Amino acid sequence: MQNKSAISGCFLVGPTAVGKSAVAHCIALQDHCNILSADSMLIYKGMDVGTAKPSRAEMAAVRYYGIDIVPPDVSYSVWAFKTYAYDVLEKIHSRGERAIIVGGTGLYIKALMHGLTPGPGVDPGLRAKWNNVLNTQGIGPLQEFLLKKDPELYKSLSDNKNPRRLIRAIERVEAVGTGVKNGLTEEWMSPENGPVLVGLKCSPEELNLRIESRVRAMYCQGLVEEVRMLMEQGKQLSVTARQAIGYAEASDLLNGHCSKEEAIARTIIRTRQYAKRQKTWFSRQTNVKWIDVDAGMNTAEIADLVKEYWRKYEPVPIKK
RNA sequence: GGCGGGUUCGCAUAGUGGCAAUUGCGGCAGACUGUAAAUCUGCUCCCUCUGGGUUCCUUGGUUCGAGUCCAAGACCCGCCA
Repeated sequence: MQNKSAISGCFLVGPTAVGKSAVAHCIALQDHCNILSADSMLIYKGMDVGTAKPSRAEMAAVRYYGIDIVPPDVSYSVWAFKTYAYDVLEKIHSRGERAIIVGGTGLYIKALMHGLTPGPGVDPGLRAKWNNVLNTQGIGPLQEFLLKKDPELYKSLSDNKNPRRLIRAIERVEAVGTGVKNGLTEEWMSPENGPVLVGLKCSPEELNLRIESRVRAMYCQGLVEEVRMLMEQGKQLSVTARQAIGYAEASDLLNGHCSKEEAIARTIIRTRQYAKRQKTWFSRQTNVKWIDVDAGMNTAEIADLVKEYWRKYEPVPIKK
């Protein structure tokens, strides 16, 4: 039996398109590390170009985890990720090896750092029912229902105008009854006192340029063909997989609903907005030491800096 | 050259004579424990900001009052030449 508290990892975080993956790969090669991706879209098989998945050559050179773990018609969740990731890290640890955890999905990262409060899983019937209520009658009935059923929980919601959260809260109440708190419990650490993550960042102008050229590159690398293939497989993308930026836009293009330039423009905008949210999340929810990669540093130089920071701060403990 | 349509706060749109002016997008900031590349919130003309100042192509007019009505001009778009 492993000593669970001993499991830890080196984190590399940051907004999309700053170059996290390349740096992580570089370090993994140098130091023979495993890479665990903490990215909610890299988990889907067959969604490669649009998610900027590591290449086959890269995946042959370094042991990657968290990639291609479910087919794209299956829905996924933080809980599933946390469970999977903990197993992976335990395995790596038992081999006496190190893991680099790279990713932009803040919630996944946080789930590894803080654990997740156990709770009921997704109840598709319940979600369908309440989504239907939402679509026909608006958000009012959801708020009223929860307020009546569990006023404490309703008040504890940081955002009671968010249908997604309301439905999740209702789902919880229906499954385990009242009195269950939403959000973090005992083990919560404030971001300032929490463990240090290393992050890559750059100026908004530079990031916008990188995003734009990245999206254009995806179109050159065959994003549209990839989406066509996914469509031709007959199975629909799962609720979670179809949220991937770029895929809805490319399928609009395939269906003749927009031009290629429109699809590209829309994809760039959505990616930019996503990067902004990531920036907000990491700076507010976690304690990040940022490395500014603006000034034309190459991957190896950035890798050295990242490793220096990892040495300087303690590795981040992983919570079960 | 003739006839018609249009010009509104970055873009697109709404606007019965009482409007700092609708909505969408974008932008900025923020929230966040089972859909998170999602979802949601606030702000988005200017200022010395529980108030004040300038706005709706331009100029002039009607009116207590004009983005809204009238006249002329500028530019754009259709159709006929």
